[in-house]
Amino acid sequence: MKFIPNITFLRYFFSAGQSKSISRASKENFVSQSAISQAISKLEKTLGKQLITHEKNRFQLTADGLLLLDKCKQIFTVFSEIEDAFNETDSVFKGKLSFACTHSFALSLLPAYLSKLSQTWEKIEPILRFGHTGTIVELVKKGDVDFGIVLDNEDFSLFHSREIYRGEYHLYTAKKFTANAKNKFILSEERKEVSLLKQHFQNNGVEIHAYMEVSSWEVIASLVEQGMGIGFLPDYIAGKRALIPYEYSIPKIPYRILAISPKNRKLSRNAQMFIDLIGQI
DNA sequence: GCTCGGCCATGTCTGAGCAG
DNA sequence: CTGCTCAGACATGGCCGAGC
Repeated sequence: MKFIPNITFLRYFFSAGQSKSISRASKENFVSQSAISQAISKLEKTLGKQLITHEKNRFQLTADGLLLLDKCKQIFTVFSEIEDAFNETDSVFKGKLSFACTHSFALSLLPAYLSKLSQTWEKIEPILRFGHTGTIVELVKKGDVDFGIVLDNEDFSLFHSREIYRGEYHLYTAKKFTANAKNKFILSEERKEVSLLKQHFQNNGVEIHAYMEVSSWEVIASLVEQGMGIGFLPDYIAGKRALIPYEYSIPKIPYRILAISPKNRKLSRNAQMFIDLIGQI
């Protein structure tokens, strides 16, 4: 074989390419920026290809750099599979576990799951990414995370999915309901569950309008706690907050929280373990 | 309100030198 | 010899005050 790669250099390049910064790569790998820069230069020399544009104060991959980044992703996936295989024979779980979820999930349900994880397998190193559903889907597609945690309000048939939690949407008010909150509905953007709610009111001859449209359930819950209105939320958000169900009964509007991963990629052993663990709680 | 220039923080590259 | 740190140079962008 003509090209014998230095695996440390590839690791540095991969790290810089993923984080789009030599500085961040240096912090991730506990070496200086210079070491990362030199490693990339040596890779370029070995390959005879320019991998980054070498502009001052700007990290940018060339077409060859992007190609190598993709190949590195495959290489390091194989490495983690090898690590998985050895850990499996040792009957232990350790190393990285990366996943993406929404802020609302991270603030509501995730702490209990992570607590259980750290108690059970203390050598697991979770890497968390946050964002809206679209961001999570992109991270999962690109292989930047092992799996994503999403609400089932979109079509995820292109992914392998597993239900990890289920609940219902409800209307909530503050424990101390104020007259100020009456008929002031605080809703998220027009999605399936919001349409169903509006449809129900319409069927009963009541037309409701969002007093306020807020694209974050956490923010809706906080506003409702302040007595600013009636919020429509999944029950896991209301959980530990000073909220009570609104007196007006609505039909069941269920939801499911799913762990999604690409169909063409085997879920890492750590990810499989964590999803199983969530299912047990 | 807008522009300009100075200052500072941040990020990258290069070369010298050191340790294993 | 290889891979690292350190120091210095340089580019860029944000902030802020002065001047118009």
